[in-house]
Amino acid sequence: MNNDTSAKKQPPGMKHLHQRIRDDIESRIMSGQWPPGHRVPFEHQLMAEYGCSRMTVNKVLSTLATNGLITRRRRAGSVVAEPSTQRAVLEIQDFALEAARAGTVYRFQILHRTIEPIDAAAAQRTGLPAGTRMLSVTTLHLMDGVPGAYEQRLINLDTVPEAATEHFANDPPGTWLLRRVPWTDAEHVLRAVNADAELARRLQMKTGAACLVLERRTWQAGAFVTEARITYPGDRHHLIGRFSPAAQGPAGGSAAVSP
Amino acid sequence: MNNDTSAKKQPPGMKHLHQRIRDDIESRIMSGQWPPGHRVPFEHQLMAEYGCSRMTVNKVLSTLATNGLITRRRRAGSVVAEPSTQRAVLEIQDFALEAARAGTVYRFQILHRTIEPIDAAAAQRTGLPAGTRMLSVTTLHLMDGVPGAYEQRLINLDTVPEAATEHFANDPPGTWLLRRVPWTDAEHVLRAVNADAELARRLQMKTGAACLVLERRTWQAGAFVTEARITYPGDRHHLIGRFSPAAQGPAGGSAAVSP
DNA sequence: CTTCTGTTAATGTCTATACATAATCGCCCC
DNA sequence: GGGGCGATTATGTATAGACATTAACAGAAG
Repeated sequence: MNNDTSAKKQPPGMKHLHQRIRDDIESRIMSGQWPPGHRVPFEHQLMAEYGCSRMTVNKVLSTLATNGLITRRRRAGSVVAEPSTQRAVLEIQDFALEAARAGTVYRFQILHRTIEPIDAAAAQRTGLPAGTRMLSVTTLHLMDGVPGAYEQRLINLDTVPEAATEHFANDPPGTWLLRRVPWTDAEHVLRAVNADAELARRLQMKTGAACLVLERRTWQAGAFVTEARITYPGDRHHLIGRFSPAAQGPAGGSAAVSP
Repeated sequence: MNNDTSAKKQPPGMKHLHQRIRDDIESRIMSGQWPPGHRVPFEHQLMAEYGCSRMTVNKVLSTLATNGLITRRRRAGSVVAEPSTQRAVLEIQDFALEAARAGTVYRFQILHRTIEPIDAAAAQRTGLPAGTRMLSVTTLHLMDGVPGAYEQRLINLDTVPEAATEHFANDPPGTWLLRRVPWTDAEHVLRAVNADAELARRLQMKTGAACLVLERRTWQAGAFVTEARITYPGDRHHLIGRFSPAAQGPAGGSAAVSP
């Protein structure tokens, strides 16, 4: 235990206590000094070492555990986790925000807008019953007048009935939905495809050119909300993600869609 | 308020108290009942409502804040966060693990292995000084004998000197590195490219076919470790990610590379 | 009306303690 | 030796209180 119980009141030039403990443990793990499988000191050892209460070290170790750096088991204690998988966090931003950050002028065109029953293939992908009425919108996104993405979107009118009368004059469908409809689950699929004639014409590229396709389907408490298939020209856009296993943020990293 | 202050000792048929509070708040946010910008009750209101201590509600709200569902500010209280960006968490798995899960036989071939000074383009990408000695390895990954990925990797021998004598007889370079060298930062770039003649031959596809390219660069406390460029046939592989904003896991979701 | 300042309310961190839970360890008995 | 069983131990959850920090707010001074 600490030599003075009043030591808690003075953070002389440093951050917070739990942060200092966190940094110490993290640096030992990430430097390789504590390899995977290595025993992390018990909570009572750490509270003796840092002269603090168990709640403080418990919070630190719990955070490290939810971040995947250590594995905790009752009675057995904590060990440094195996780095089983690598994670990339892609943050798909709003087109307008992305353009503003890049210093370009954003514009969009609604190419197509219909309300019709879901087709068989989409019903299969989304799990919706045949005959469900969907709003189908095709949007072209332009950065400084140059096509940057081609978006084909289906919106479930059972979940979002107010979309039936929306014509997306001010905001593109993705932004409009994001601001209006919460979602609880999302599924993303990333693929590479060769542009067909229609895509090539819309995105001003040669037929057969490689395109990056991002499909996103979102649900809200089990109810399907929307499916978006966004096609980026392979030569003009790519997705960038950064990740740090020790980051304390919501997803452990940040990322952005970049030209 | 609770009808009985001694209720804390009896979780009759439910989970834990903090989890119940969490679920309540999360469902109100994600159902849209509390839209972005809506005020979340103050901590003392919640402790009155649930008949618990402030530490308990504080932990709940802090967790929701780090997960990005709410924004907290001193004196002003907490509000439901704006859903500014959508996140996709891609979990890039070990090839062998992925194959085992898919029920296929995994095999790999080292096509090329040299040690040479870094070239100008790679020096620019990685920020390494010209002349740094790098191990360059090209690997073909096969699932049931079919090429599934083509990997070009550079390993910094200053950071990983033991790689100089490694010939990857048992494990492919990615797996070998992951088990041996910790990393603290990673950067990912996803692109779509048309296969050139060499790639098409290796991956048994037509020249010009679209390929998904994942580039990953990793650092360890500022020191560059490795760069991997993994090319997947666009028609055979895609990346799948799932994400739930309320998930409590390390990155708020899970994902996998799938055929 | 503006700016400065002191109050105050809400969150952030930490302590000391208590009991619950789970799993390992060692012991006993067969 | 092996199998069951209780004791031990580390973590998981929760409490009640304390002080620090910050920023919104109101009132005073110019």
